[in-house]
Amino acid sequence: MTSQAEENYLKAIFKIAEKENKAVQTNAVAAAMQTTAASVTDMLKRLAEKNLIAYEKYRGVQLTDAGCSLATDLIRKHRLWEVFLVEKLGFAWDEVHDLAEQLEHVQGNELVQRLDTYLNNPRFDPHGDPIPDAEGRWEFRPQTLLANLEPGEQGIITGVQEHSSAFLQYLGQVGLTLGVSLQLVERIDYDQSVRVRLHDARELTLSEKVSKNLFLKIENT
Amino acid sequence: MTSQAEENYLKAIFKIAEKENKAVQTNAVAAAMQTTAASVTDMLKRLAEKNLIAYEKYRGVQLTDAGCSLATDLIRKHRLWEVFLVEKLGFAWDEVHDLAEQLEHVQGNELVQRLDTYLNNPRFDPHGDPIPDAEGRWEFRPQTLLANLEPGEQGIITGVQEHSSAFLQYLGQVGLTLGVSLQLVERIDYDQSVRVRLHDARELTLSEKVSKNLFLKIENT
DNA sequence: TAAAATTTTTAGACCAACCTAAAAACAAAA
DNA sequence: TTTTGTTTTTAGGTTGGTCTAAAAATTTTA
Repeated sequence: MTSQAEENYLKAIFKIAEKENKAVQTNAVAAAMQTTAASVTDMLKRLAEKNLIAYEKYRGVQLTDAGCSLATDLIRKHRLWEVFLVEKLGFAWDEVHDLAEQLEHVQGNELVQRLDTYLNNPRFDPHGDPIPDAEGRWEFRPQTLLANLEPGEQGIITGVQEHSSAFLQYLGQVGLTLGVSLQLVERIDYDQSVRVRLHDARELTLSEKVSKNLFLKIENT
Repeated sequence: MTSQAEENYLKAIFKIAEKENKAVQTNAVAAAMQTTAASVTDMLKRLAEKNLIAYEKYRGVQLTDAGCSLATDLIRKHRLWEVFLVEKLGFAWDEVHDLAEQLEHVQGNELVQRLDTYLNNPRFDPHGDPIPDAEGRWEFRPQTLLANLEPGEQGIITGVQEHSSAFLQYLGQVGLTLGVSLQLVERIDYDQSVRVRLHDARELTLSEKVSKNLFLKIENT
């Protein structure tokens, strides 16, 4: 059995490992968990004891197969609950993270399976992030940051890099949600901001920061 | 903030107080929580510290208004989740208790409110138990134990006294679920078992134990 | 390669939630 | 009213998860 605290650590380690391609450092985990390095070391010992991570003093940490599959399952649950909260209960995409963070710890395979079926086996969550299937397999999509589009290129929004409530709310306010199609009109040299044209011909100016946090699937025109 | 352990104690105290009409004893709580009297005393001190219970040494315990409303809210959440699990995810009524026990601890008023709306503000859970509204108000229904019916009297099943999985499964197997209408044919003097006739004219013999755990709303014929 | 800076671990403490064993309070019976 | 029995509390200990402060290992810089 794994506690909620243990589960949260596993998920944090998984997410860091996903980005940086090396053993995960104690401090990185501490930052992610908003706690101290000492607490992390403590927990790492417990997780190693349970064979959920491979841990060598001062050498960082890696998930074992068991730990990885546990983390994957947590992410699966988190994202399925997010779909539920948005699709069924009508929450906005910036309101569901904390609730899903709690719901993902509810134990019961049958529950996840039934929830998945109930939601029609969604493959992506409300932020465009992929939902692993029951066997832990991920579906990948080719997607590009808006920042990397060439003028004239067109795409539809498939996801966000940053998940902050502030960013998501901003996007919602200017009408940018998953599935919206847009074309890059031009990039301003001075500050790397971009002008984009929406489907309804409306034009928007987006900062470099925004353009570096918005994923699109490029469409051939 | 209240921990899950604290919440479980509050709920246990509430449920005992509901039955026995006096201050709740330490041992009763210990039995309900499947723990020792010493652990209960420990927890009672903490709950008293937080003004969730009125506690006097050796004199038993009572919920304060704050504690009572917290317990009521927990029961509300528990039962709403049970409705969700049965109505939306297709679980059987004997499978949902443990899952609801976990789900009830998820924090978030907005969530409960939306769940309630999504389920069409149900007033009873899958076992026929009432669901308090957002203000903690209970709806009561007149209902009688099958054991107290007179021969010839007829009623529809509105609830169960016992919630054990064994009992619920048995009822399901013989076709007795909420809303089923039945008539008491006769009561056997020897062992107080009862013969009942269902709507489809099928007859069933039920033990005294069953008849003392099944609630009906009496119908005028 | 030695000194400085950073990262990580240990040491020692705390709190919540549990436990067992023993003591204290209360209730019932002789 | 004293004894007996039950209930409850206290005392002291354990575990998980956290903390601060200090020590140790590693990495970077000079």
